[in-house]
Amino acid sequence: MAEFSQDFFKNAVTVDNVIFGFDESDLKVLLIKRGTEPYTGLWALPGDFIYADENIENAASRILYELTGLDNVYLEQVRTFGAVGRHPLGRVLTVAYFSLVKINHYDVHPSSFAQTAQWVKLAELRNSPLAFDHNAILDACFNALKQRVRVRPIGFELLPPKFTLTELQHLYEAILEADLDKRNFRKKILSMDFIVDLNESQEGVAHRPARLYEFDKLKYEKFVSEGFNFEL
Amino acid sequence: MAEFSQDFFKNAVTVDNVIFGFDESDLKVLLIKRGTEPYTGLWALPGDFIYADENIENAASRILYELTGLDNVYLEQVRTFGAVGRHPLGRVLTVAYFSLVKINHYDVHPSSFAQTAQWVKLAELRNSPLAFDHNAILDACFNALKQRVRVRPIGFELLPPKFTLTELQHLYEAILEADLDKRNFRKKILSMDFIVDLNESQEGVAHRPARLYEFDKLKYEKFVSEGFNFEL
DNA sequence: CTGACTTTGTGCATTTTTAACACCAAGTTG
DNA sequence: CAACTTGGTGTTAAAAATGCACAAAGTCAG
Repeated sequence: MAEFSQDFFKNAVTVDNVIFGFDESDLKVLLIKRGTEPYTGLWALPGDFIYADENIENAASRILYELTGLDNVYLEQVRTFGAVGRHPLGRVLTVAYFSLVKINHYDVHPSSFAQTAQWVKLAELRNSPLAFDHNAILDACFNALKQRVRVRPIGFELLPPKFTLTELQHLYEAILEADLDKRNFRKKILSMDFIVDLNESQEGVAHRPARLYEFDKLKYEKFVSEGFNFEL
Repeated sequence: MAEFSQDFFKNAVTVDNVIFGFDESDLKVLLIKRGTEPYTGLWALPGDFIYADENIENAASRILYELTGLDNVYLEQVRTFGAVGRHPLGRVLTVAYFSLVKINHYDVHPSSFAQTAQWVKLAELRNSPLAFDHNAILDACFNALKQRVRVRPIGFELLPPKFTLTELQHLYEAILEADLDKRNFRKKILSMDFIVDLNESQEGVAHRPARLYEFDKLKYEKFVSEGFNFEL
């Protein structure tokens, strides 16, 4: 093994954040158009260098906050990418995070890194190349989300405070990439006993309005921290 | 966001490797007694700096190889720890891996980093402090293993080529920290159809000898790559 | 104001999976 | 050969998952 030496203190570390949102039955990701070299003009995941006095998770929420103004957001580390040639300007490792936001609440603040930011449907990204190894990072994060959602009820982070069961079902269908049976889905969700019927209805829809629900915050947080089986 | 700058290229990155083995119904971890500052004399996870021209996973297998002489070992990245103060000599982030080895096959090669290496029972580590934040890393890796084992049949990496069903059960009990029903366990394992009855028996035991089994390598690898539900 | 349209909301029967449980068999030892 | 230790086996009851079809609530257009 190598001796401890100053020679090792030559790496840059960034955080890249896959910010998921859900809108009209589609999962979307917030991307930026790069405004600096390298890969200028290409779509990329929002990210930044980690500052010398900054914890990793902190960097991740800072990126999110600077871009969207959102705070207190669900955030999870996925893994670190560090292939030797992945950044043309030196050895740059990146720690990948994903976050889940309510898509209506964002408000994009462009910066030196980001000329433009835009929500892009996940489905549309399958075959379009992103900057760096961001396609691989996106894949890893989407898979992590898919796994997570089976065991923690975090999907809810993507929905507005009041939602219909059909919206919830569409969300799960988008994440799991599978069709779910309406009756079985409702039975299961309601039996889990952390969503509350508000006795309100949708308005302004051209059909029978659906009932609105919200989460029981306490029970929800218990399940988030303890975990439970959420197979659908 | 910050401008790109050479100031960011000042981090060291290490890999720490939680090497799991299984022996006599106990899960064990291969630890080293540190031979250099900081934390000289304390037990620690084997780890090293990542070289400038080296991929992360490569560093992880190099560490394993240098310590044990083992090659081609199951290795999985867990996550990266980088709290600002975690290393007294500067900003050092560490990427945590775990690996699964057959405990008989190792042969420890001490080095400048490791005066001594030793297999320690996981149970004994609950309350003994390791160097750096290695207790937290160990916890994260053990949890990752616990999760993984429910969805991939990787537990087998820890067993010798020929094994009894009781050994296999004890292994799963150690990883899941739960007691399993003997009959249900056997039914389930055998129905999965990737272990083969060798029609041989244990020898030299002072009781009814157990049958020996091995893996069907092809089916096993299919399940490792595709994943499947391995709930026990 | 009524008929057509769209989406909501609900129950039951069947199959599958899981969980609980106890005793005889095989070999070793003194 | 009796005592000891661990190995090996099947059934049943309960719970969970699956599959499936139709009436109800509201909007809209003529």
